[in-house]
Amino acid sequence: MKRDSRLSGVLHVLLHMAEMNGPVTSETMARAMQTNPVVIRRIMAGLREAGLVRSEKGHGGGWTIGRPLSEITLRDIYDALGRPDLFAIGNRTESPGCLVEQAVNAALDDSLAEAEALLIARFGTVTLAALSADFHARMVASGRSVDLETNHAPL
Amino acid sequence: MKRDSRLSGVLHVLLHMAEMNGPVTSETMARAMQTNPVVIRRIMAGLREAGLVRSEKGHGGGWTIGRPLSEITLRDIYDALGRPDLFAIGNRTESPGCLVEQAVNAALDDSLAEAEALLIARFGTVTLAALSADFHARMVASGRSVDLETNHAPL
DNA sequence: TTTCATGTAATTCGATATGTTACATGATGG
DNA sequence: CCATCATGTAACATATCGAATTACATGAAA
Repeated sequence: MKRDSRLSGVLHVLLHMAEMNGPVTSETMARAMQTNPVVIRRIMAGLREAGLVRSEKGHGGGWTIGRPLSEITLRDIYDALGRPDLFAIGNRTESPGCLVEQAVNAALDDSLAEAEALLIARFGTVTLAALSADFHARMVASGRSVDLETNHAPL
Repeated sequence: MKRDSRLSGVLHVLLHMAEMNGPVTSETMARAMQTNPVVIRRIMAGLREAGLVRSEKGHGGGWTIGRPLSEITLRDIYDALGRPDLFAIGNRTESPGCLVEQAVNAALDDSLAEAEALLIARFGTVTLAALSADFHARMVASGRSVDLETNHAPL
């Protein structure tokens, strides 16, 4: 199964946006993430609808963060992405007639639901501000400067 | 992302085996599961190596469970399957040079590791005997009889 | 020695996350 | 105005991976 990396990707984008002054274009972000601008717009679309970011067209346009980093949690972002499936394992048949399979599904669903609740609750406790702080701590530790060029392809 | 249903599948197979007297062939199980015998053998291979089941070739051959149901947990089976990935979400890049992405990965990995530990611990508490008991309870509740034909395609 | 069953490699199929192309919409600046 | 820049999106291409299938080898029992 191929893993969904949109959450990871969007976090990366948002933290970079937080380091910039003005709006950042999809084009710029795509180059930094080594992907396609359309991919960026696609993963940002949900966030825009959720009010987490804003986008402007035309000259000087691009994306900006819509709220303080301390008021955006991983859970907000996960929700904005449409709550993608968390698990790579699942039931063979979702509504089986077989009672054996029903028992199996019930046991598995129980365990997965518990793990999912834990994970989502944990997402709710992690803010972008915390991630940003961790990033800055890593930067100090590494002695690097705050610019995209250092870590990504030149813009 | 397509979900890995081997755990679900193998549990289904094992509980059906538990209802049978003698060995069950891959052919029979495949028909009951509406899949291919090779798929059955493939998912059973790891369990055989782990000693959870035995297989016999030739006339009267097939698969049998190697230990009391009360001594096999979901965790044993999960391990025997080779501990497949549990999560459908993951990092965009596994060893990023970008410090932002490192911070993102660290946060995500932390949360996922915690959820994984919970899930695996929980798997360790669920035995096949418990699943079998649940199945029998469901059967009593539904008034059905114990045979594959009732719930699956006729053998 | 025929038949039945597992063991396994190799290949195909199908689903889906991601990447790409193409074009429409709207904002800004001359 | 209108040329340019940027987002918005649909449509299509590609890559990956779980599952299914095919083919054939091995070994046990009648």
